Amino acid sequence: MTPSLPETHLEAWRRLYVSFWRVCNAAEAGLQAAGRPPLSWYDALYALYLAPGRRLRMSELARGALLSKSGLTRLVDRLEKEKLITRRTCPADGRVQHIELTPRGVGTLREIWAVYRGGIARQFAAHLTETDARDLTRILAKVTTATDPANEGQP
Amino acid sequence: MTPSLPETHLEAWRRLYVSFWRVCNAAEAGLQAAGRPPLSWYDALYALYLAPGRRLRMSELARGALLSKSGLTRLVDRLEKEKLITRRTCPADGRVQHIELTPRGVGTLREIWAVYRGGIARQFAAHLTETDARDLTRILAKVTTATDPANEGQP
DNA sequence: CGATAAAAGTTGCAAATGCAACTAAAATCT
DNA sequence: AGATTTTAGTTGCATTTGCAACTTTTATCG
Repeated sequence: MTPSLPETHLEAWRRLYVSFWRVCNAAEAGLQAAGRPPLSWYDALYALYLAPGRRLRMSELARGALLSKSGLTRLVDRLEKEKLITRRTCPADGRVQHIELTPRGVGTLREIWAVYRGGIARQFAAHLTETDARDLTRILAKVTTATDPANEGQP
Repeated sequence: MTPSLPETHLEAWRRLYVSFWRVCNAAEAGLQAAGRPPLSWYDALYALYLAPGRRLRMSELARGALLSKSGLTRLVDRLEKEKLITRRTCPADGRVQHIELTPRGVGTLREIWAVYRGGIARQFAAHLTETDARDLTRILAKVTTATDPANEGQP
């Protein structure tokens, strides 16, 4: 079947699409200008930062990530080379890798955030009221919840 | 100065960020599974489709694009190789290239859209009411308008 | 228990992307 | 008109990314 897609919804998607790219491009440009790593590093480091023990397995990291499995392996390679994370084989299951954020990684996370934050503030937040922001969150939460891979199959 | 970024606004950005990736990943996967070209082709072809005479210069195409100058050159190379567009030097200004959508390009655009549309409908639109969609559009229009490169300098 | 299947990551290879340097054409400035 | 600057795109090179095939370790089945 062809799912229905009313014009109102399509227009909303277009706006979201463009908003996303404008903010991200500005943020990436800012990071580059400041000599900081790209957003992909932020996403991974931040996911680790939020995790209990600041540690996740590759597969858990991949959940929230925007990369393929192999892409994540390579990203973690780079983070490890910079000593922002450590990578240890799980003693209980030899297939699993434990990725843990280092103090240095936390520092880099903060450095990236200092720049990224500015991009979000200027390109995005500056144009929205408190009510706008709350409405956006409420509406988009429906999308993120419904499409959360954690809720497989039965919603 | 450090621009302010209230938690409400930050949360809205996070939701937008995740929503975007969920829908795009699903759409790209769908396109790949259907043996169709990626979204980047759609964006370029659609921009041409909307243009008067279905024709734009590289620089105009780059405006709405999510690519660097060089990235766009390469994308257009591929589209040209597939005969989805034609590329002609402007007779009036030898620096300028006119990129024009071919009928074949329109066909491919429709093929991509048939799949992309399904992704948007299922991953995004299905979870939103009419009111949600209208609110999203209204709110995000503030962002897209304010950050439109066409409105340089003075907003 | 031994064979088979499944899961977790990694690697080879090809495609895509960005930055910086470059070419070519037009506009500007004496 | 000739030299300089600006504009529009393209190309070289290095980085990033994804898919598919592979390795290793654990789980499952007869």
